[in-house]
Amino acid sequence: MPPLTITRFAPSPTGHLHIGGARTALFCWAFAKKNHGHFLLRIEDTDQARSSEASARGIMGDMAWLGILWDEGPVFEAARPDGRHVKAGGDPRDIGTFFQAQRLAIYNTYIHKLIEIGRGYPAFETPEELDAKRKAATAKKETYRYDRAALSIPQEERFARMQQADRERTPYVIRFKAPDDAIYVEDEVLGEVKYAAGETEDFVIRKADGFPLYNFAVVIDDFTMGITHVLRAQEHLNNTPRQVALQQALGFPTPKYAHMPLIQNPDGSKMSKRDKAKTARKAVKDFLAGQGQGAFKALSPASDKQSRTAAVLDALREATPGMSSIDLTAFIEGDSDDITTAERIAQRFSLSLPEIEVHDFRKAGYLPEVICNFVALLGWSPGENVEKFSVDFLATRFDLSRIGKTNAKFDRVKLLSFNADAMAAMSDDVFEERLRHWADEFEPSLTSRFPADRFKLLAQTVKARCKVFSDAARQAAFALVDDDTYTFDPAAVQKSLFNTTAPGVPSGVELLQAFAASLPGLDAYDAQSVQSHLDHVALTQNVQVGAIAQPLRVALTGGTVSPPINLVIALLGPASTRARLARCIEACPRLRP
RNA sequence: GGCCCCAUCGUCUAGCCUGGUCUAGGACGUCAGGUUCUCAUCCUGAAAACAGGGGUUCGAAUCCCCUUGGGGUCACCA
Repeated sequence: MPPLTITRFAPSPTGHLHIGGARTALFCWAFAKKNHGHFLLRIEDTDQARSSEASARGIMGDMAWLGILWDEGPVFEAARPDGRHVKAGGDPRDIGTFFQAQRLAIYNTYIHKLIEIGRGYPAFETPEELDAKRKAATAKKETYRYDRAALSIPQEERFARMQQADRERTPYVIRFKAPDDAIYVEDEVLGEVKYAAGETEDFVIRKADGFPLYNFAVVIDDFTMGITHVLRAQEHLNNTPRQVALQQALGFPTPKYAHMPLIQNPDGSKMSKRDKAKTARKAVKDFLAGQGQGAFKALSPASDKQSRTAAVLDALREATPGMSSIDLTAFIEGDSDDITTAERIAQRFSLSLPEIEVHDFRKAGYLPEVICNFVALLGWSPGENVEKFSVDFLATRFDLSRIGKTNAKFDRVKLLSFNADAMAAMSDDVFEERLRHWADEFEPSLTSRFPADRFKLLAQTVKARCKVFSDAARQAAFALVDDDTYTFDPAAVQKSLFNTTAPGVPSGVELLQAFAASLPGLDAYDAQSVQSHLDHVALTQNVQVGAIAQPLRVALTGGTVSPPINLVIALLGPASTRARLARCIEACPRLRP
């Protein structure tokens, strides 16, 4: 029997799950499923300063949300958007722990082994010394590689110093003595990649704080966890020779490697959460330069730069509590890329920041199955002109041979189109349920304003126009304000209410009055009944329904854009519809420009 | 800069391995029409690519080389 296929996804818990990480996890999962193996989740938390348990939980939550569940790894339970309760993780093969920070004893065993066989050695340079050497090399336009200074110390003395350092608890690192020959990496996607002798330096495998470094910990864990296939992004390709060298020194088998193309921004740059800061900063700067839009304009219509700057700074200070003006200035000037600041600014000025992490897409109201589908297309294709598929399809069809080699740019417009299609294909009931689920988490105003039966109507009203769930709040904005607080758009009023009409054709205002007068005849406020009523009124007024819809739209929502007017009326219900009509008709003379 | 990877419409890609069936297919976007009470949909149609140069071959998007371009990576991060 062939060994069980084991793939792994090994994030470091230093933030949210990146969209690229989601693709890696998805492919690892799909490959394991396809081969009836196990997908394992390992938490690489050896960087004590940056790792956090909250991040680990967040990453697992995002994976569960996407439907990428691990067979082995930390135990995790969650509710999925479709209402299913799911469980992931476990330790069927008795691995012990999936958190690297808890595996130090294992790493140390192999560190000692490497030292014994002469492939590991202590080095005593300080980070500052190394940094200076590196800088000096760069200044001379030379490539810096560790000069093996510690190796030139006589062996006796070297170990004596190490023991002394252990006793006195002075810091030192352990380095791996790289092989003298070329290293060949056999990659399932890229083929054979050769790294010439001497290219690989004696890299550090254990830090002064006693924690292992990435390349070493990975090799030990991949071996002790029985990983058979390593699927990861191409940015790791240059780590592979180091890992292979380590495996060879330790006598470990080398797993199959498959390096996937990178996912990039539309401009070809790396997709990074710093892009959020860049976007927020650009919006602020544009405004200060006099090209601002939207929410900024409302803030300070003044044309001189000084008062604009003052207004923006005031608003920013207010939006970012606890932040000093200096920090704020640093952010705007680009000296700081603090994401929280960017998000606060975005919220205050209704900017939309680029989605980078899975959580961003979640919040924006994308469907997890669409994210999986779309992301799978970045670097993989089933061929035969198929591009819409489920994760179950992936689990039966995914294969390494169809992974591409070229980097892919992340096209949000296409993603949006995919999501809109998927939402349109949902039944009304499913859409309602999932919108409710999303709103509970990200837009509670929707569920609090529209309890139970009315929420159904809300979902019905916005469904056709929702590309993502967050569109729902925008689409239903007219119903989220009180009857006497929305404002009438003067241009719309002029155009729809006081349009000049041919003799004998009623004006917008007259149609409004006629409709208002007819309301007692409308007994049920559902889409169907309202539509029939509208048809009826149009008939008696001898106009097309369109002629009456637009004045109604202006009267009931204040503007010219809204869901179909019958749905607007149904959602508003009898009281609001009457109140709003009355308000508009009463205000009409004054509204006339 | 050293090392490594890559190269088909604006974008994601099919085709490449196993040269001819490719006047290069699909999708998103764009443009032009049409449907619709606004918007969004929806329908029909169109424009749009083998980076350049050398080979090999009867024949190259497909194989080889060079150039150019893009990307990754060079930590006591992962």
